[in-house]
Amino acid sequence: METLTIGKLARRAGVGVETVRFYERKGLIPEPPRRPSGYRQYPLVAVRRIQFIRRAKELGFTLTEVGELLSLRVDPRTTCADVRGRAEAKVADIDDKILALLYMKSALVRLTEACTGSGPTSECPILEALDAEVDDGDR
Amino acid sequence: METLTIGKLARRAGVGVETVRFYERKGLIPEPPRRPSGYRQYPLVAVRRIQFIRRAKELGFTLTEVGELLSLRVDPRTTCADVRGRAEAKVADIDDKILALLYMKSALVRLTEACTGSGPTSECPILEALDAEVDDGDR
DNA sequence: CTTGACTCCGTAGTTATGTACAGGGTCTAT
DNA sequence: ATAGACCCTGTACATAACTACGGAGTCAAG
Repeated sequence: METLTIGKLARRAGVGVETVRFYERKGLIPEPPRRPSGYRQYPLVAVRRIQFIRRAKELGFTLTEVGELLSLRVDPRTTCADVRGRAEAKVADIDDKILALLYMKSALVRLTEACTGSGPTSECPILEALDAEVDDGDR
Repeated sequence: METLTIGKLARRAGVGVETVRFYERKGLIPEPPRRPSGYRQYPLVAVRRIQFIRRAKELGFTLTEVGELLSLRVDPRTTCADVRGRAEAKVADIDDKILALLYMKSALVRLTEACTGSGPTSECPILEALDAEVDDGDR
């Protein structure tokens, strides 16, 4: 079966060599077999694994969360229901993130709509609105 | 007029004392007057300033960007349109994130729907599909 | 006046995510 | 068989945004 050196893997996956080793240290990709010289020998699927990590990261998952996502299939003792539960929890996480982002967006949109886009800063409603909206009546 | 020690300011604004000093070092809040002892003496409006920072951070601005926003209001040459432009760029960023999350969610939801929730891991469709599902959208 | 909470400054540590050497060994094409 | 590209480990540095600590001075209540 075809194998890749770390450099080829990194190029194919679109990351740096150091990043691959970093992910390995973090346990996000399994330690590959080595050649007698010590060179890492990666299977082709390692490319997909790294692309998965990249993509999840772009979506706002931390590497720790990516690790959880990946652990869905790493742990041999988990049942299918466990796996499903994890996936569903991730969906709930995603929903939370989307809600938070929608909230941020609506706040920003409201502020930009209040701004005419002209005039000096001192009359800009964005800063004043951000300022004023912060009153959560301390305690 | 009433003034606050750094501790009271921090409590009212919902941050730590060290964070207040950190923001001061970063130039996000002005250096307050001092008592003869050297204690910082904050005016009440400092609470709002910190809450402004917190809020802008929640809205997706980095501290550097918050600093820029704050400086915009002082510089007489900047216009409302500058600030508005920044906020609109942030809205676009947020939209991108939301779309990406929706994509990720739909992929995960499809997987969980294919999984009956029973049976061993070896037969779980999620585990088989995760790799292929998640990385074929490449972008 | 004593005590305990608070403040000062400066420096160093933390988490998250990488990046960049340094000082070696290895592989491959010519 | 040698040059040049690659790989190894380990450590250090980078950036954001804090957070903690040490040692000393200050304040307010009793």
